Amino acid sequence: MRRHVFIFGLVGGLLIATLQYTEYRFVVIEHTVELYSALVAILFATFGIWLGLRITRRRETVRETVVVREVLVPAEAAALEPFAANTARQQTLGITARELEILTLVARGFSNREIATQLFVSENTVKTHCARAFDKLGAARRTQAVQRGKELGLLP
Amino acid sequence: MRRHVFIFGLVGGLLIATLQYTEYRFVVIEHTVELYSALVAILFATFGIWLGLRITRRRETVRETVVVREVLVPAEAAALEPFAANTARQQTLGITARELEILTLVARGFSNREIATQLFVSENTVKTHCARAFDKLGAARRTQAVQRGKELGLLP
DNA sequence: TGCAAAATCATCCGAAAGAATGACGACATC
DNA sequence: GATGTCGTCATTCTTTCGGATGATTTTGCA
Repeated sequence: MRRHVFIFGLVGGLLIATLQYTEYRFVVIEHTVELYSALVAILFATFGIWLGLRITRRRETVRETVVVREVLVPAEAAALEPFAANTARQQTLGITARELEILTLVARGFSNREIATQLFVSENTVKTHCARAFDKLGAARRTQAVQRGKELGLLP
Repeated sequence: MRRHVFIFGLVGGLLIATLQYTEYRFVVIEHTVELYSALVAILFATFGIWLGLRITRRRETVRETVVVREVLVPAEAAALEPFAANTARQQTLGITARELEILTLVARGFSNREIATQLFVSENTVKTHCARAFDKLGAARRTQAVQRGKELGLLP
C-alpha cells in the first residue's frame, strides 16, 4: 500500500514537473490550461479507478466467505451440509480461496484469458492458480478438475 | 454505470469551466498551472477511487445473489428434473446420440485421445463430434459445453 | 517487526484443443 | 435412384492449455 501512495506521488510530481518544463520550453498556446487540466484529469481519474479497484479487490475474498455465511444461515439446515463439507475438504486439500474462485470460473466455462480479465490479473497468474488447483485435485485437465471439484462438493 | 459516466463528464466540464473563468477573473499567479494540476489530480484521483469502490461494491452485491442461486438451485433442480427434459432438449438442439455420448465423456474429464481410445474411433472423429456438439450448444470451449449441457439437463 | 503463506507475474516449451474443410460409406426415406 | 442424415476420418493451421521453474510482492499472524 505504501508503495502505491509512493508511486502516486511520484507520478504526480513527474507530471507537474513535465508541465512546468513544457510550459517554459515548448508551445505555450492559448487555452493550454484547459487542455492540460483535461489531460491530467483523465490520467488521474484512470489511475484513481485503477487504484480503487486494486485497493478494494483484496477485501473481496474475505467478504465473500462472510457473505456465504450470511446467505447460508437463512437457508438453514439444507444448505448447511454441502458448504460445511465444502470448506472442510478445501482445508484438507490445501486449496486457497483464490484458487477456488478461479476454479469456479473455470467450471463456468471461461477461458484463462477471460478469467484474467474478470479478476484484473495476468493470464499467467490464472494459469499458476489453475496449475496449483489441478495439482491439489489430482487433475490433469480443467474438465477433470471441474469434475473432481463437483464430486468433492467444492463447486456447485 | 451510465450515471457515473455522466457525472464524471459533468464534473470534468464544470472543473474546466471554473478553471477558465478563474483564470481570467481572479488571481493569475505565477506557477498556477502546477497548483491547478495538483488540485485536479487529487480531485480526480479521489473521484476515481470512489468510483472504483462503487463498482466493486456493486459487483459484490451481484455475487451475493449469485451465491444464493448457486446454493439453492442445484439441490432442487437435481430432484425435480431427472431425465424428462433430457431427450426433448436434445431433439430441439439437434444433438445426436453419439455427440451426447462423447459430451458425457468430455464432462467426466477425459481428453479427446482417451475418448477416442474408449470408443475405438479416431481422435479426429472425436474432435468432429465435439465441434458439432459445441456448435449446437453455442459453446466455444469444452468446459463451457459441459456447463451448458448441465444447465440444459443433458448431462447428469 | 519479522516470517510464512498467498498471490502475482514471467518465460520456455510441448501437448491438447479447436476451426475450417473436404471426403466417403452406411442407411433410411421419399 | 436421388436426397438427407449420421458417423467416420483426414489435413492444415491457430489458439489455448498445462508443466516446470523462478522471482517478487502482499498479506496475515505470532
